[in-house]
Amino acid sequence: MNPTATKLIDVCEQLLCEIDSIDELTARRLATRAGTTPSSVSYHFGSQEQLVIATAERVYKRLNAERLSQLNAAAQHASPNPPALEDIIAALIGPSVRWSLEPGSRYPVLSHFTAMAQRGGNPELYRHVIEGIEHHRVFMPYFRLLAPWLSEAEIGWRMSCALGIRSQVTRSRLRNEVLTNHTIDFSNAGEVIDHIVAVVAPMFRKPA
Amino acid sequence: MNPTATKLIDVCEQLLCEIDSIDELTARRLATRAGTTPSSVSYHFGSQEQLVIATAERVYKRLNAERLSQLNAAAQHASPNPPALEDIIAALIGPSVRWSLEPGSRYPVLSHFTAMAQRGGNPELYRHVIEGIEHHRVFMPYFRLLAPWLSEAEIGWRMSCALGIRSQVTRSRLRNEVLTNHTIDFSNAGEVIDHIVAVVAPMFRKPA
DNA sequence: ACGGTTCTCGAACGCTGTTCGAGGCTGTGC
DNA sequence: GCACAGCCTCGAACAGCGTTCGAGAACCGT
Repeated sequence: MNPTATKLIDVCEQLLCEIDSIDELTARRLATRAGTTPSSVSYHFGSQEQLVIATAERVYKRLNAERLSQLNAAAQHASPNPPALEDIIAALIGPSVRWSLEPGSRYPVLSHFTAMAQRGGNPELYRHVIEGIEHHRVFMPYFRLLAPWLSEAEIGWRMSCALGIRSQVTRSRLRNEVLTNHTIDFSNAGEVIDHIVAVVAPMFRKPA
Repeated sequence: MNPTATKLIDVCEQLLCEIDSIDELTARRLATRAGTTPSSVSYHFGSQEQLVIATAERVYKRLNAERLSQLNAAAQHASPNPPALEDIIAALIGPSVRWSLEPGSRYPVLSHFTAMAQRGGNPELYRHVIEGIEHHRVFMPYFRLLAPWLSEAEIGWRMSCALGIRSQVTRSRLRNEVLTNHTIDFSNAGEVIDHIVAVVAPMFRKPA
């Protein structure tokens, strides 16, 4: 990969973590900090938007690696028994929650990215990222093992719901605090994860 | 209210429903269609962003009115018994889901609005809308009645989760379809609502 | 050493939201 | 009846944006 292109991704990642609004990310700022010119953004990535996508993709890979590692750790720890349902859920949603709260993490990249994807524009650009990176099929067999009474689609739907709750936490902290009367400390990742697990686990339990 | 300002809100609502990306909403387009000039947007609302907020607020009021009416209908229907848990959940999340799928509805306004709020910028602008309009305290007593073993905060947290799942459906339809192997028809509001109710209800059930 | 590819740069384009001052209305007090 | 505020509208102007384009530099295989 061209060194300028790499440098642009580096700077983009770094800049996305510093800014509050995606509007503060401008081609000229990116270029200046990367020691090049705005036109090189369009040249190497086609558009500024695609540069952000490339940047997010790199971060997603790291996040998914952590998810996977937690899942494997849970599996190995319980072996030869199947891992606990709670641990699988925590592996699925935990890293996002933790990253979103850790000050030094690269999570802001993803939060700006999803905000951008939400803006509309051309969904095709994001399609492969969402389908490729956000698909969490690795988790499926574990859930199937623990909830054999649920079909694959039903499990996928519940995973989707779990991720929706996760997004709600990382996105709308203010509303969460209001609705819970400030009794949950949303800056405490462990506490938040526990609360999510507490509501997601019942979705997988056998109905009476 | 100034007729020009009203007209701008009308046009803004209408335009937000037609466009795919929020970027297509420009002060000049708004002004032209409203028969005025871009500067009047800043004059009457302070900024284009605040015009969108005012517009969203108006739509939110209608949405919440529908929620309330469904809640009351459920309560009246079951009277003197307490309404069914499923009906309360459906009243909470149903109108959003239904609006998001109905072609003629004003839901795109809200989806663009939340996308904008997500962008960062100045959260203070959105605070009062989110706290004021999105708080759903009306639902609280009903849930308390049906799940007295849960504290008020625990119920608020579960409502928050339900709304998160709702957002997931209205926002990331693509990912939902992939994760559920296209077995759920996400264009069928009734079906989607049923699926949401199926996962949310267990959150309120008494633990074994 | 040459020819072609890859890359970099700066100027330019058309667009954006917002600001500002000049002017037009309207209503009130004298 | 007139003058003065107040509110409103408009057009020009401004700084900034992402992207395009052509000229040239740098590199590399032949």
